Amino acid sequence: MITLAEENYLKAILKLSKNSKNSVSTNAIADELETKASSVTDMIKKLTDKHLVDYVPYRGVSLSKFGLSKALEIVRKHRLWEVFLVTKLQFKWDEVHCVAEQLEHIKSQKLVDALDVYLGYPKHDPHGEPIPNKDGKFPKSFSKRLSELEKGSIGQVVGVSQDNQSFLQYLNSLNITLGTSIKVIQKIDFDKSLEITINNKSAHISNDVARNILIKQK
Amino acid sequence: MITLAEENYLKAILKLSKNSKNSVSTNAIADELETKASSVTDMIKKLTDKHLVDYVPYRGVSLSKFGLSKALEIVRKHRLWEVFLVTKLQFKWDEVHCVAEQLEHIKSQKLVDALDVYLGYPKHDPHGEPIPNKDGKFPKSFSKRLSELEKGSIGQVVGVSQDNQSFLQYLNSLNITLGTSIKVIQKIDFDKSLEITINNKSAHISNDVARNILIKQK
DNA sequence: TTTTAAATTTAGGCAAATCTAAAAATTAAA
DNA sequence: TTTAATTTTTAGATTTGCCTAAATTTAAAA
Repeated sequence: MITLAEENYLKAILKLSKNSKNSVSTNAIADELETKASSVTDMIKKLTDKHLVDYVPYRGVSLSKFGLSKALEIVRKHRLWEVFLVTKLQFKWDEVHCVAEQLEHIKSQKLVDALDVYLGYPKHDPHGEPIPNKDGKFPKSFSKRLSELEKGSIGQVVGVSQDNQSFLQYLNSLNITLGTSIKVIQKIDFDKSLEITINNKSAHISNDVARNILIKQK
Repeated sequence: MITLAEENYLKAILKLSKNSKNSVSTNAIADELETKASSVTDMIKKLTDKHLVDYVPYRGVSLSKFGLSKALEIVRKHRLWEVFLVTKLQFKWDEVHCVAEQLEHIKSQKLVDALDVYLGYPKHDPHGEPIPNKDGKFPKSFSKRLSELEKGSIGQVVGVSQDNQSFLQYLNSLNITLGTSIKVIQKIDFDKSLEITINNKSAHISNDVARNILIKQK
């Protein structure tokens, strides 16, 4: 049995290994989970004993094949529940995270499967993040980041690659939501910020923001 | 914050105080939760510190007003989730308990409210048990127990007052489910067992079983 | 009413998950 | 390449929730 705390560590390691590709440092995990490095070392040992991670002291950890599949199961559950909350219970996309954070730990294969069927096998969560299937495979994605669009081109928002509260609230304030059409008017060279129009209203957003908006072009 | 373990104790105390009305003994709680009396004593002290129960050493505990309202919230969540699982995810009524047992601990008022709306404010769970409303009030019930029916009378099954796996499976094997019409043919005096007919097929059930089947008469 | 049995509580411990402070290992800088 | 700074690990505590075994209290029986 994998405990709740262990599941959260697996998720954190998965998230961090996407950015850095290779193995993940103790401090990075401590930051991610807002805990102390010593606590992380303790837990890594437990995860190692359970063959969920590969660990070389002082060198960092990475998910084992088994650990990866467990982590992907949690991500799958998290994102399916987010879809449920938004499409069935009318939650706003920036309200779902903390509830899904709890629901993702419910243990019942039958429940996940039934939820998937009920929701119509969704491929993406309300933030546009892909939902891994039963086997941990991700759907192919055709989106690019808003920051990668050429000057003058137009696309629809299909997601975000960051889902913290304040970011999503900022997007709401700009009237950017799923499906919103955005045109790139100008790309500012020195800070990589963007002049854009959203429903014919112009706005200026930082690269930091543009980088986290996923766009699909016609 | 009420912990998961504490919530389970509150539930157990609520359940037991329904049978015995008055305060609940340490041993009864230990049996219900399959733990040891000493563990129960420990936990009761914590619940007392949090003003969730009233406790007189050696004399038993009862829920405080606050504890009762918390316990009813959990029951409400449990039963709403059961309705969700059966009506939306096509679970069988004898498969829902252990998943609902997990879901009932999800903390989000918004979630419970939205679920209630989504399910159409159900008054009873799939076992016929009443669902308390937001304020902890139960809907009025017009059902009686099968064991209370007169010889010769007929009624429809509207619920059960016990929901353990083996009981529900036994009912399934008798073809007794919600809505099933049952006629009392004979009441055996010495053991209070019943001769009944279910869809014109006769069966013999113990008082123990009959007592837990809820019936509504035309 | 005294003795015995049953129920309950206390005492002392354990595992999980966390913490602080100190020690050890690694990396970066002089 | 030695020293300094940073990262990581170890050692020792703490809290929660549970345990066993022993002591205490209450209830039942003789």
